[in-house]
Amino acid sequence: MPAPLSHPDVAVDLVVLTIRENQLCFLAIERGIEPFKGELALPGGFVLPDEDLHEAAERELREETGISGMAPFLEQLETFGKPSRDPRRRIFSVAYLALPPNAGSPQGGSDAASSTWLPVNAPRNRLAFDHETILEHGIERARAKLEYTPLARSFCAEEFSIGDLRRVYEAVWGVELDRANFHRKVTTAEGFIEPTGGPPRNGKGRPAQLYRSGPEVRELRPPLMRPRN
Amino acid sequence: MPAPLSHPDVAVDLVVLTIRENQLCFLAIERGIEPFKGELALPGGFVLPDEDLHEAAERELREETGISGMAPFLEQLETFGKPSRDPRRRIFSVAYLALPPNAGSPQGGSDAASSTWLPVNAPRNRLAFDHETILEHGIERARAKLEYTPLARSFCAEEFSIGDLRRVYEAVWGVELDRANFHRKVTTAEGFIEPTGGPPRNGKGRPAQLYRSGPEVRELRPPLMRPRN
DNA sequence: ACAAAAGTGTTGTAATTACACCCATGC
DNA sequence: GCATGGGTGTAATTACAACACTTTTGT
Repeated sequence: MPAPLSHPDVAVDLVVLTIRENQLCFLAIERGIEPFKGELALPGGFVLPDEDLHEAAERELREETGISGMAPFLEQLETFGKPSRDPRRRIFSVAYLALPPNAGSPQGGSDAASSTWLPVNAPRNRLAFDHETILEHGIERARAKLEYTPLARSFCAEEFSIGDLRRVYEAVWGVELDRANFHRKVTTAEGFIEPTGGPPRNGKGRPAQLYRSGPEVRELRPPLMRPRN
Repeated sequence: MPAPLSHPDVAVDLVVLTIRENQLCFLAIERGIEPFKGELALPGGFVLPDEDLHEAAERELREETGISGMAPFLEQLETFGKPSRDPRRRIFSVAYLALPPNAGSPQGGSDAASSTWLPVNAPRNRLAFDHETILEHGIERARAKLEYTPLARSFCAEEFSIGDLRRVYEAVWGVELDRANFHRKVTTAEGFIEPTGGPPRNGKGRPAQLYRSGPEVRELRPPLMRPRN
């Protein structure tokens, strides 16, 4: 095992997703410093000497979004290490996917000139570095995990209607789903959601029964597959 | 973005899987140097200054197994970065899953006192560092990918019978599958396998028709789910 | 002939779809 | 009343598991 010839840095970059106005959105920052000053990028930063990767991702998420209390969904995506990916020097980036609960307006972080939610489908300039690739990976991971895990709950508030949950699936997958069949599937999947027992929520149309997350389950069984054709 | 206070190293570690005598096996090395000298570990090594992560994984695989010609299946698993995971200093490990084609006897590498294939289910001492965790992740990834990707082909030789393919599934999942239904499923899944057209292969029992990998497909449709209960 | 493995047919059940229909509210 | 979204019923289709059965070889 030859010793390495130089010492790189390791950063975490975050794909933070949420639903706003029935659209899947990601958190982008406008870079306040060179390189790529003024361009759009994903939030992120260096891993500190005594931090685990997951801790670093949590800290960056807190700094960029102001989220503090509840534990958000946070999962490692993939690590990027092309020598030329950062023009300054060799920096490895460990990408994370984050789904903040009840995501509100993000806060400006220390290095972020500003941060905003952008719909993933809206036209825009390419992101800095290789962040366009990282974002695509994050979106695809979220889409895939909706199928066979209870991930969709993480996009919702603590209490939600089945309609809310359906609109999450529709926004993330970009499809329309049959209301009736969706209702049966999610109420049948064991441990996915459970009724609050509280009063229904009024709005347009018939009031909706409210649900919360069911007991801890990794796998959604049976899975909820997205339409393939 | 504060600058990091110290510079870590980045290594790749490999979960190399193959089937030997109908058993799922992984490649282990006996460490020739401290720390953990004499103990079992996964093959791996540092990423060199001008290497991409994938290139480093390919190089380590070549050095440890002697594989050179064909491109093996090689996919990034996950990155581990707990500050205490290496007693020497801070080392990030990017884990890869590798499935060498026609895996033969591995070659001893430069730092490896010896390397051997060990059945994943046989009792043995714990692996050094956090490699036990990495191995578990690799095995679980392989098991999951058999379901919805054509990964199983990567465990087979260039030409294989449907029985060969079934024994791959059985070894990796640790279950018995119905021969009849398996045959139908894999021949129905579009693009998975195609007949060679050549003569059947003799052995015990009725000669088996031979197949090779079908056209490039990412997804197996319909998927081949493992039994859940 | 027999064992062994490949491969096909059949049948009952479960899952999925598509869509009709009723329910409870706001306006 | 009407629009809107929530929720249930149902029939046709499709997928799936279980297992009986036939085929083709080696011994």
